[in-house]
This record gives sequence, structure tokens and C-alpha cells, in this order.
Amino acid sequence: MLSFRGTFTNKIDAKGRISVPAKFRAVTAAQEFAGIICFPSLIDPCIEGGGPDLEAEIDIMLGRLDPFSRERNVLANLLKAQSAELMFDADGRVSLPEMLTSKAGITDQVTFVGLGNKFQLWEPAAYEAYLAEAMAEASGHGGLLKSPHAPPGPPTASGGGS
Amino acid sequence: MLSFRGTFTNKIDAKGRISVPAKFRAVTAAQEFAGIICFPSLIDPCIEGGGPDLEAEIDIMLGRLDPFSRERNVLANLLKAQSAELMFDADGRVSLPEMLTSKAGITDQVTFVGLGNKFQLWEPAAYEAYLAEAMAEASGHGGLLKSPHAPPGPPTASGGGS
DNA sequence: TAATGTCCCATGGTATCCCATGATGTCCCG
DNA sequence: CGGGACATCATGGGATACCATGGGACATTA
Repeated sequence: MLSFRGTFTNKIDAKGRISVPAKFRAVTAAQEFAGIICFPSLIDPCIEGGGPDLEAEIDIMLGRLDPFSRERNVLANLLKAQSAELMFDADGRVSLPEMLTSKAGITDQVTFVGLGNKFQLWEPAAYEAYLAEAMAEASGHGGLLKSPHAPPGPPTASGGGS
Repeated sequence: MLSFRGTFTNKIDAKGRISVPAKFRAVTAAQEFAGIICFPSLIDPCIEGGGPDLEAEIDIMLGRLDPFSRERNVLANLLKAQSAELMFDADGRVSLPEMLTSKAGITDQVTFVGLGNKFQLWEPAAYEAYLAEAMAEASGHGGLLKSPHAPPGPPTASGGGS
């Protein structure tokens, strides 16, 4: 399946418009949608987005939570209330709401980061810093990349988060 | 299955194009794909690449992680955001993004190194140095290659990372 | 009426496509 | 076994299409 891939940095013009990379437009177009869906990242200081397929994944995950639980309300506030459906203009551009750009520190440039089923929108300098951090961290997560062909081995004592 | 084999050094022309060795093109062609998928190596100063089969392995590994977890975002940033799907032109050439060549120190020549299910792209001189080192090291790792016909034994404590 | 947002068109830069050429390797025939 | 014809392949250059970006015109709204 077509997925978001690569990193592209584009400019926001005087009218607040920005070109969505053509490669990304092709992904949502394949999902029969001439736009993108954006919301604040749950964990990173950036915007996340995707197409209808991502939205469907989110709905499934939210649906697993109790309808009146606090957790569900909190997540829905971020993923639904703060989200925006941004349709492409004739030239493949969108206007990012100030509500989203402010959380990511975005002013006049945006770095589109493809992550497969979704993508992220970063302020370029912030992303550069994040990427460097991610590369350093990768050695710690390397254990997560086990061969699909390897026999089940003892779980690595990576401990990890929580 | 057809696999990447051999070593080939080709030139990058003035437009940044480079011919993918015909033997390598045949491998991805057998996977019904007229291109290659490249990303920075996680461990070596080079670019790695392969066909859809390799991509599928990566997707499986990423798919095991929760969609909004930090681990997934970090790894996707390395394996997806920095990757590129490079389609062959009519003559079997691709254009390597500057993002990839810079990490590998590649300027005007590239050494394609077949590694079976994937391949690597090196700056020629860097590869020469790496090869000498690898050959010396390989004799020590020979013991890691267990017979496919041997009964499953306890994993050797060969002490990986850290 | 002024401000805002959308639509449409123009432009420069980049990447892609297409064709030409020379070299190398392979196959066939003598 | 040797030589020549052919096919394959890597490389170079010109033409074309695509894409990101800027600006003007029009509709909408307060």
C-alpha cells in the first residue's frame, strides 16, 4: 500500500498557504481524498496528519475505550476536537490553522516527515534536533528490530518507558 | 529466490543520476517493482537498499509497535522519513537524494554491494576500508552461522549491543 | 467598505523522459 | 580455437513535464 515516505521542507507564503509534497498528495489521493487530516501529536512538539485510513485507525483505537471514560475524552479532545480536515486547493496547498501551528512553533517553514501510515509537520530546526536525538536513541531501540524470520527469543531487558 | 550479489562501482553524472547494476535491477524486477527502496544504514556509514520484500520486512517490524508510541515514531523517522523510493528511468538509473548521499560521504561514485536480501551503497574508498575490516572480522563470526539442519539450540551469548 | 479566504494563472527551478554513443561482454559461425 | 557480429549495459546530453511558489482577481462576510 502507498505510504508516507521521505522528508520535505516547504514554505508558508504570505497568505498562510503551504504546498503539501506531491508524494504525500498521491497517498491521500489513493485513499480517494483530496486533502489531509491534521491534529497535534500526542508525544512530540509537532503536528501529525494522514488520510482517511489513519482516521479509521484512530476511530478503531478510540472505539476500544469505554465511551464515557476520562481517557477516551482526553484522547478524543486531541485527536478529534483539535483536528482539522484540510482540503487541497487546485495547486495542492492547504492553510494550517493557527491552533495547530502554534503548538509546533511553526512560523514560515514546515518540514513534512513521512512515517508510513502517517506523517508529521515540524518546524525545520526543531525537527533537525529531534532527528539527531532519534538517531542517538535508535541504538537503544535497535533491539526492537528483530528479524521477522528469527525464532522467538528471550525478551530483551530494554525496560523502556512507562 | 533471486538475491543481490556481487560488487559494482558506477558513476554519478552531472544530473545526479546513477545506473543501478543490471543484476540488481533483475532482482527487484523479479519482485515486480521497477525501482529500489533506500535508507541510511543503522550501523554502517552507507546507504542500504532493496526491493519490496525488504520493505515488507520493515513494515512488519514497525507494525508490531503501537501507532502512537515513541518507539514507533523514532524508528519510523529513521526507516521511513529518511528513506526514498527510487524508480528506474528508462535506462535503469535513479537519482539519489542529497539526504542519503551526504550521510554516506558519496559524491561522484557509488559502490553497489550485494548482501543477499538487501544491498549497500558505499563511497568507493570507504567501502574498500570497510571490506578489509569486515574480512578480518568475519573469520571470528563464522561460528554464528549455525547449520540450517541443526536442532534448535540455546542462543549463544554473543553479546550484542551496548 | 474593508478584510478574509478561495480560485485561477504565471514563473522559475527541478526532475523525468527520451534518444544517442561508446564500451564491454556474449553468442554464433567459421 | 579464433574472430566477428550482435546484444547488453553504463554514460552523456537535450527536451519536456511536473512541482513549489508568488501574485492578482473574485466571492464572501462582518
